[in-house]
Amino acid sequence: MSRVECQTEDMSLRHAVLGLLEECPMSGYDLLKRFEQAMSNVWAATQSQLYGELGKLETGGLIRVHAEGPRGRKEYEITEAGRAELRHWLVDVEPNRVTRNESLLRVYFLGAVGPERAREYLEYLGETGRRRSGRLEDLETSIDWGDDDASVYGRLVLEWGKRFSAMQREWAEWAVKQVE
Amino acid sequence: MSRVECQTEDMSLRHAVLGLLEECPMSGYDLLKRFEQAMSNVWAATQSQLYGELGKLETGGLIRVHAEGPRGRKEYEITEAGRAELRHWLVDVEPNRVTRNESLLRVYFLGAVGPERAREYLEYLGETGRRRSGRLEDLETSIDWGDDDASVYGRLVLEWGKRFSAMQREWAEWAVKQVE
DNA sequence: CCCAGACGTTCCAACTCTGACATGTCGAAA
DNA sequence: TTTCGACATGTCAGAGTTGGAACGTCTGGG
Repeated sequence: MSRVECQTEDMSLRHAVLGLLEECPMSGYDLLKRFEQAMSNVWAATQSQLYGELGKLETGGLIRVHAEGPRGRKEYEITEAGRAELRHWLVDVEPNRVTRNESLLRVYFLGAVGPERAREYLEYLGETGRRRSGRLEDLETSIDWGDDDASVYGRLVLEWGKRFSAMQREWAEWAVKQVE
Repeated sequence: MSRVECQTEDMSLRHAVLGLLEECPMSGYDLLKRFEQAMSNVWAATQSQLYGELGKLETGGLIRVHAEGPRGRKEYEITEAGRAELRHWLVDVEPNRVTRNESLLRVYFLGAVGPERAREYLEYLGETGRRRSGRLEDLETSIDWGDDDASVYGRLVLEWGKRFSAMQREWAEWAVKQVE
């Protein structure tokens, strides 16, 4: 069996882990930091979810323990089966994730709280966009970019985030004017 | 007890339902159609989730059956407690929903499949943006907009979607060039 | 020497969400 | 009159997700 059976065809977290391990071997702790930093703008994962997934992936033979370190540290590496599963997901499984945007959901119902509150909220969204822009710029300078694939595609993702933030800020400014 | 206890402070679906019922009384079936149409760009919900939530909301006293129709149809209306909960959520609870973007997650790992596949995928994302733009424009013309709150804020949400789609399309075109 | 803080893993209960299956009614057209 | 499609709701197992508690180890500064 070259890959773990998956009923839902979803499980993006699993593939996020495989993708990161494809880059280089890491422990759960290292992965967690990656999810909190660069990945936080794209896919969130908690510690309990992560360690659980690592266990399942190891059982399924998609990753294996590559080295052990102090404090029970276990460094995982991706296996050939894991690489196959990652490529399968990237190529054959079409993106499916349903849209869910709580911030925007609230905008729908702003009528329930009156124009002043609505305006406040829209300004808050604009501010959120600005702050996000700032964080992404900090992130950009803090990473030392190379010519490897991870850098090339990482830059694409970062650029997406910057454009998204800018869009949100501009939209919020426009929206405030509409409400007035 | 003026509102249902909520441990997670999340439960956006609950508030989406309250928000729609604040506009006007509806049955589960009606709500489902709303979620499939206009709301689909903002918050997804399945039928089972929806009927389950309606049951919980009724038990909690946030909504009540307003009228019954043929085929067991139950039209719900929001109660005063429900309105209070909706306003509480809009004003006091800060948006918390974690970011999760499967499409973008894939971009991170495109190095694993080679530049041709990567290019294909980025072009697919651009196409997705274009299609989404088209659907939103269809939606815009199919709705008869008024001067009520629902129309005003609905337009804001629609505009967000249009800007988002345009951004995604432009980014994808740029990204394809970067990969080459 | 001690201890705070970073490192590092494991487990759990409760909740959300998905994708079915199940059940039945009404209206209109063939 | 039958039958089909829209209307309408209810329930369930299984997977994903959250937030926290619990536990132990190493390192450096006071």
